[in-house]
Formats: sequence, structure tokens, C-alpha cells
Amino acid sequence: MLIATWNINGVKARIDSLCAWLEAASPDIACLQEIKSVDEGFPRAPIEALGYHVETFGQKGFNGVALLSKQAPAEVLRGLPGDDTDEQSRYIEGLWKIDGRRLRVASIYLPNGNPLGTEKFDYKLAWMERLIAHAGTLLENEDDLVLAGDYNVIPMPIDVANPEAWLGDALFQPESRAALRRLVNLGLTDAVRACSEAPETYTFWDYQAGAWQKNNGIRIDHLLISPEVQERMVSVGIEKHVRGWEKPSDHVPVMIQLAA
DNA sequence: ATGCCACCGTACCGGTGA
Repeated sequence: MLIATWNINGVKARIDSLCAWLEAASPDIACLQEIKSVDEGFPRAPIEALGYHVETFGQKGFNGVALLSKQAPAEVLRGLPGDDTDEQSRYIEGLWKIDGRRLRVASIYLPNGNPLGTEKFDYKLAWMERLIAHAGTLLENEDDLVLAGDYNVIPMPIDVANPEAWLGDALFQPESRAALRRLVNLGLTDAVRACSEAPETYTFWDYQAGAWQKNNGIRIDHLLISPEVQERMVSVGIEKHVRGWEKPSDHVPVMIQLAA
């Protein structure tokens, strides 16, 4: 069982790369973020032609998340619970029933929160509180749980090439990092860090100022897993080579392999 | 340095991102 997450930065601009990656990596479940498409405009046909079921939660212009899976989910939840007035499409969750197990996977596009001192940062922190509350509810079920996505939070200094450059950024604020720690401390595991303490483990490189060429990256795409999933974890992988493709997303896919 | 680059919409620029 292979589960992946990828902030694709526009599914219509990246559809050929997405199909090439799906064919090569063959994830059982792929979580996408920043599809930047309404549901009706999502290019589902070429993805379905590869044998994938498609569930989307899009919006016009920006944001938007999706779940691609070889097996159709039994249930789908669109939108993060806790605020009926939230109009941004940043959360979609599916439940799969596989070999008698219940597997819940969420595709998360956590708010960026920049600039500091604005309602955008308040929205980020409030959204994180809602995510913590919802994750607590999910963990009570003791299902297999994978919270995957672009968290827009740099957990630790080891997760950024140039920490000083991010001190004034919402992604590296003490409040953002503390909220992520509280989420993890509910009983989740950061799958990538559980498998490797290596520095220069990044998932995002800015398009600007030659960040990719200089390996000036950050690790902000995370797979947070429940104890039931951690027991079955075989390996994780960061698809770094995808950043070197033509017209790449600024993020690369992150994957976890589970036994059976 | 609030730009560098890239996406989207109804578009030849402004909003948004990280």
C-alpha cells in the first residue's frame, strides 16, 4: 500500500507530469493540493484512464484539493469541520475499507498565513486549531489514519536550508510550529522524520532566485500517521527528481509504503 | 529589498502563493 501527497500547483498546468508520475510511482492513494480548479474543470479523464478514481474539492482560481485512488473510497468528507463560514477548499478526507481494515486518508492544504500581523495569519492559526480538534476526533476511532499534505509549516531548523531567511515568515513562526507539535502530540508520527534524521531533506524549492539549483529548500509537506499505520510503515520516499522536470511544481511528491 | 517566478482568471495585469 503506497500513499502519496503532492502539492501540484495547478492540475491543469501539470496534467502531463501528473500522469507520468502516477504511471511511474503507481501510488494506491494520491493526495493532491493546490489543484487551482473547480470540480467541473478538473482533468479527470486522463487520470481515470490510468485506473484511478477521482474525488475533488476545488474552487475557482486557487486552493483546491483532491484524492486519487485505485479503489473508490467508501465515504468522502469535503471541508474541514468546525467553521461553516470557511469558503476555502483546503481539506478532503476519504475512508477506504481494504482487507477488513478501515483506512482514513486526508489531503490537507493548510493556509500559508503570510504576511504576519494580518487576518491571514489569524486564519492559519484558527485553521490549525480546527485541524487539531478534528484529528482528535479521528484518532478516537483507532482507524488507520494518514493526514497528508502541504502543512505550510517548517517543523524544525533542520527542515530549512537557511533558517535565518524564514524567521519573519508565517511558515516558521513559533506559533505555527507549536500548533504543529500539538497536532503531532495527539499521538501522530511525522513519517519522514521517523525514517530519517538526515539534514537537507526538503519537499519545496521556490521558483525564484535559483532556489532549486542551490538546494535552498524547506520541508513543509508532511505525512502524519496514527500508531496503527506506523506499525505497518515500511519506508518513506521524497520524489526529489520530479523537481527537475520541465515546468515543475515547486513541491515534490512525498510517499509512504505500508506493509500489505 | 515585499522583488525574484509561476499559477489562475477573462487577461495583456492583478491576486495569490511561500
